[in-house]
Amino acid sequence: MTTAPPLRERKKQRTRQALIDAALRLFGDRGFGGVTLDELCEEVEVSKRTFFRYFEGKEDVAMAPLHDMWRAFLVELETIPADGRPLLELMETALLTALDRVADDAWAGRALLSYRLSESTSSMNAHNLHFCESTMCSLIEVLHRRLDLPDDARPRLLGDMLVAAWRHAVGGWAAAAGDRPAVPEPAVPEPAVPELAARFRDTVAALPGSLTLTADPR
Amino acid sequence: MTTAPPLRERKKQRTRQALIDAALRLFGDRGFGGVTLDELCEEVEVSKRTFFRYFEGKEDVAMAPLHDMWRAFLVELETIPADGRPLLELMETALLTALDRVADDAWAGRALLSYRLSESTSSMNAHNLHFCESTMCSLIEVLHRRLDLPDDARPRLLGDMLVAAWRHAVGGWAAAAGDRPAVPEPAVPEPAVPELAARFRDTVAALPGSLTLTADPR
DNA sequence: CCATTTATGCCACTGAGTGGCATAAGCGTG
DNA sequence: CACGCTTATGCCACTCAGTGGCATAAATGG
Repeated sequence: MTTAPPLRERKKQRTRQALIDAALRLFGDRGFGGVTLDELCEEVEVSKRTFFRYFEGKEDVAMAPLHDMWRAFLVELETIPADGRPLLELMETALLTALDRVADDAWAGRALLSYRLSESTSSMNAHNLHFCESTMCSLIEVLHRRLDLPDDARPRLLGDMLVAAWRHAVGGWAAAAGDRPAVPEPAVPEPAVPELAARFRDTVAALPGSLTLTADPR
Repeated sequence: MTTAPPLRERKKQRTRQALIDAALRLFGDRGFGGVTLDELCEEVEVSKRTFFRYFEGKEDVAMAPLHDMWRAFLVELETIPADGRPLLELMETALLTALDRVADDAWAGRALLSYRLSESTSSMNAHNLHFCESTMCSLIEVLHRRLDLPDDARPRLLGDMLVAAWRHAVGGWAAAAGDRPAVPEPAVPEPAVPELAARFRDTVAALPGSLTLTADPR
């Protein structure tokens, strides 16, 4: 057990989290464009100026769950044992570990809301993609620092594939979660994290097959 | 030879192109954030209201060259012969053909400026990625219409790989073009389109190898 | 030449995002 | 506990992207 963090720090994290929760709730109810920052700040009783000290823009606040996951992924990458096994497997493991660390039930709910918003709001989707790419750059940097990588396009392409697989997995996961309200059991209200992990694993496994895919005309 | 398009249509295309050229020039000189829309519109002698009838936002106007290329790609996809050859090869060919159709020397210059801007301006990069993704959705739609595709993740993943390869090729092309000013010959002022095509071909060829990539610790 | 359609201009407005500066809330010291 | 010191916050005014409404001008078709 670590010693309690400074009082001030806790307050910061509390307002930060309050802003995230309020944003996901309000955006979910009235849509991203249907809520002004002034309203959001009013809700949390914080000035707009303060909002921008916590987040870079209106989009950022609603993407926090995904951001946290990727941040954990980069941390994981620093310490994961890097013997000579395939890079794809290495990255896959790191992401699954990060997911396991950061994702509890509350996270799953937030992540679902976040993804839904990024689907329905093009500016959020754009920011989301941009964030994935910048994370990917950090990923390449970490790999180059820890490993003896070839200096060509392949590591970067591999990173793009990982992101593609992740995004596709989240998409399928969120879509499946949407078909839930018909289920009578109240015990399974939200999609579980393991389900997302399984989807991601499957999607990564499908990567090689997609390269050689053929199809006949109708 | 097609009959001359209506007079009015020509005027529209002229103002549109004028806006694009002025935007690339001004943004290139003073940076994306250093130019207001009012200034840009003043330059072309057009009202801001009119600007927004041609483009969806400030970012759009500077991404026109890349947009044109992808639009041509989608057109090409509709008519390209689709026998049972690998989808990746199909898409690669369609993109190379589209590039060949749309890209002359003037295009190369504009595309270079456009890419530089998207590198230095995060909001442009975000919009660029978003546009690539939405193009990808259209791509999948076209393929499903013309071909008997499996209904799983693979076509989509393949599309993401194509985009990744394209983006990486453009990045390398633009970087190589930046190292030109030292060359004495004035006959090669701008990077040629064939060079970009070759880079794209190479990057696509590197896709399978990236999946099986391994690396040892330093 | 006239009527219809379509592009443009003008004006006022909302809302995101920023800079500057004053104030208050933690925090370490005596 | 009282004192400065640091750091977070609030408030205000401002710029600029983007939108809606309505009047005007220009092309088109007869």
